[in-house]
Amino acid sequence: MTPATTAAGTRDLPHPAREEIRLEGVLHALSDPVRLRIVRDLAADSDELFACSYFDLPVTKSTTTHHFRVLRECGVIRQTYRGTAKMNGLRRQDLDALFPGLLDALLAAAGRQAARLGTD
Amino acid sequence: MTPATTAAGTRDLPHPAREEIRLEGVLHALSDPVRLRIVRDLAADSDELFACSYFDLPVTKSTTTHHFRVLRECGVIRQTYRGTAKMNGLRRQDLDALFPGLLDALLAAAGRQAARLGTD
DNA sequence: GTCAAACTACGATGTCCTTCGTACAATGCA
DNA sequence: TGCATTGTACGAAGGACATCGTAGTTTGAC
Repeated sequence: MTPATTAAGTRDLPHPAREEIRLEGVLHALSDPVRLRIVRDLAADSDELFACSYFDLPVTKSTTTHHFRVLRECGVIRQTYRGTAKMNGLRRQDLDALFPGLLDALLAAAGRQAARLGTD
Repeated sequence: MTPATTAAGTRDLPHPAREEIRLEGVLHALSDPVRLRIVRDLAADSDELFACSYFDLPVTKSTTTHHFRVLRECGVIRQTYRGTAKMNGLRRQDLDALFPGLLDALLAAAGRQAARLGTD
C-alpha cells in the first residue's frame, strides 16, 4: 500500500549532487517572481526549515508544488519529509562552494529591488 | 527610402531606463547559455564595443539577432548603430548602480563553472 | 478505523521561448 | 550605380513553462 516509502515517515526525494548544479539552472529558477520570493523567505532564516504551507503565495497549491520542485531540481533548495509536511531549506553550503558570493549578491539585489519598488 | 532613420547613420533603438530594469528580467536573460556567453565576452573587455558579428555563436544569424534583442530589452546591454554594424556594450554602470556586486558575482560564477566544466 | 491536513500526480490550457529559413533594409565602398 | 556586408522582419514549428482543477496518497491524531 505504500510503494514509495522506505522507512517510517521517510520518502526520499531526488536532489542533484553539488557538482551537478548548473548556473543557468539556478538563474532560471530565480527568474520567476514566485520562486524568488520563496528563496528570499528561506534565506531570511537560513538555519530554519519551513513547510510549503508556511509560504503565502499568490498561486494555488498545485502550482506551489510545481515551484518547489523546480527549486529542488535546480539545486537551490533541499526538501525532506517530516510527517505530512515537506520541509524546505536553502542549499547555502553547496551554492556558496560552487559560486562564492553569488547567493548573497542575488539576495541583496532582490532586497534592494523590493525596497525600491515597495514590494516587501 | 529610409523611414526609420533620423540622422546620418543613426537609427535609435529602444532601451529600458535604468529604473525600469528588473532583476527577474536580468536573471532570465542570463539563464540562456548563448546569452550568458555573449555577456561574458562583453565583460572581458568592458570598455570596448563589439559588433554582433564579432561573436562566434552556435546559432544562425536570426537567432543571434533575437538574443541580442532580449539582452537589450532586459537592460543588460546597450546597442548602437555604427555604419552597417551594431555595436554592443554591457550596461555596467546601470547594473552596478541598481544591484551592486551582482554582475561581478554572476561573471565570477560563470567563469568558475566554465573552468570546472572545461567550457572555456 | 476514521478523518483531516499536507502534499502529489495527472491532464489540460494558454503563453512564452528558442530556433530556423527566407526575404528585406541600411550602410559603405568601388 | 552596383554590390557586398551587416543586421532585421516575419512567420512557422517545436518545445518548455506557469497555471489550474480534480482526484489521489501519505501521515498523524482521535
